[in-house]
Amino acid sequence: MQIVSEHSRKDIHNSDIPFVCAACEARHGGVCSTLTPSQLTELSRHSTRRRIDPGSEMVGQGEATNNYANIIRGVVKLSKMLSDGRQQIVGLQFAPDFMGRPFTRESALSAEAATGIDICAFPRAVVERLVAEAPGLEHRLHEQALKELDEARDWMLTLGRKTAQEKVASFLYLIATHIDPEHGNATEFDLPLSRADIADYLGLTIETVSRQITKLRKDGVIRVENSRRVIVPDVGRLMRFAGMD
Amino acid sequence: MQIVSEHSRKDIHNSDIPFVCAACEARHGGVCSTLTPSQLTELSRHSTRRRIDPGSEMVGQGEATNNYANIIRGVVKLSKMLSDGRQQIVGLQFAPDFMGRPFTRESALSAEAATGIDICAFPRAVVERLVAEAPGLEHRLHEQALKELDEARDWMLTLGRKTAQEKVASFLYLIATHIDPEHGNATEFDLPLSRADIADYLGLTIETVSRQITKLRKDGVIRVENSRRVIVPDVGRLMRFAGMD
DNA sequence: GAGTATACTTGATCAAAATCAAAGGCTGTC
DNA sequence: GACAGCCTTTGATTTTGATCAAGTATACTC
Repeated sequence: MQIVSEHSRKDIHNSDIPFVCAACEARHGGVCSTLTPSQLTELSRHSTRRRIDPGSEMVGQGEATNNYANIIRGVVKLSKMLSDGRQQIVGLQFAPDFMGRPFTRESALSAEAATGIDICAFPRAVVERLVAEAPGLEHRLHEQALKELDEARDWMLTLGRKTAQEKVASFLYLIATHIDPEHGNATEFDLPLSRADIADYLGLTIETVSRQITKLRKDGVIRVENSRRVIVPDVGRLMRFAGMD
Repeated sequence: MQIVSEHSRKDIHNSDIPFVCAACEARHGGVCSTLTPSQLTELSRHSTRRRIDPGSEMVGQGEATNNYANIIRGVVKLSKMLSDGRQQIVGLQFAPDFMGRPFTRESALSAEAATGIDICAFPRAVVERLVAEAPGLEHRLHEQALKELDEARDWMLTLGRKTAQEKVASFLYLIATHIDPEHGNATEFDLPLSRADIADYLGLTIETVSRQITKLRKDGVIRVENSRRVIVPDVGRLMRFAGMD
């Protein structure tokens, strides 16, 4: 079914596209969209598909980064830690985001699979060579960096100035608007993060997160099927609870 | 003295450089450093030097952005506001940083002069034309975006997980390491922000900021000459109070 | 199906920072 | 030099969210 929809696209001849890329969800939204078929072939020759289990660490804070990757499926959390163990999640990446910090050898943060994920990983050297010869690729990476910067700054407002209630509502709103890129805002979804992760993303404790979810449920802003599954009857109302209007 | 030091540089012939650029502090660290003399001439023909008073707004949240700028002198604060007036400063920009969010018409944040500042402003259209013809310029802007992203994520850890004490110490450390790009870490400096601004940067109230500064003074971590001037006898000790080790 | 982790929720108490309130200090003007 | 206006500090009290402590639910193992 993916293949069929590919064939309807006019911009690129499918016969030139590497087989693994043809069915790839990330090829249009992701960084690969700017590459010519021959560049795509070059990249795919060195790329490796990988499935990663929830909770497993992909890169550690301070480790060397030898790979870039496109997220094909799932959610990745980026986090930072203080020496005493306090942790803050500084970003979530959803498919089909690009992962990796260009132009630096060492990661300033740790990346961990929040859910089960599929990635398409590329060696650093190949990406850097393609960047040098394809200016469109650097532009695409630049756009991704700016998007992440905007998101980080939005979240700073949440972290610094919102109440616990508004923080939790903001998180639920973020998930509702990002979890399912196909359809617009999902009104029903599975949370990709545990309560502990949500707490680390919001600068709260698990107890406070739990209490605020309960409160939102009692106020009728959300329904909770089980601890992971959430239903939002009125997204506008959730937004107002998130302090966004 | 600036002119003399220019003459010692070998990479570019000064005779080709526009007069206003030759004495410009921002030309080496700033975005202009990647331009050829002729591109620099082109840019400088459309650039305007401006002096802006402390506290005056340069771009408002949601306003159209028609200019980019290099900060020649001073500190600019970038902030976001909730509809009820709560405010969060999401970034500080020091000379010779580049200002402006490429590839978007409307600003998602407001920029205000924290101190008196001098800028060199360029119309959006000129920068975009140069970006298209000089790939080095986009690379430079990309690097600046990545730097700001790293800084934003560092600050998210501060906002989400540090105590008031650590937040204030982190702020003082940030200023000590950024205010004077010439020398390394300044051990004595004027705060570029009022207590109200510091509070908005740290997600605290002015009273809490004031109390924590008093406490750091009583603990001998800093000396305070007047409300703006701060002396740091031991930067390492300040770092430890900031939770960085 | 009992037993055991693990994740989540709920309750009671505590502490850090916010809020409310007042008093200094510094700058500028007349 | 007195007064006004703003910024900053300090004090008293309250509130929010953290911490401490059970208890419940869910999934996984044997």
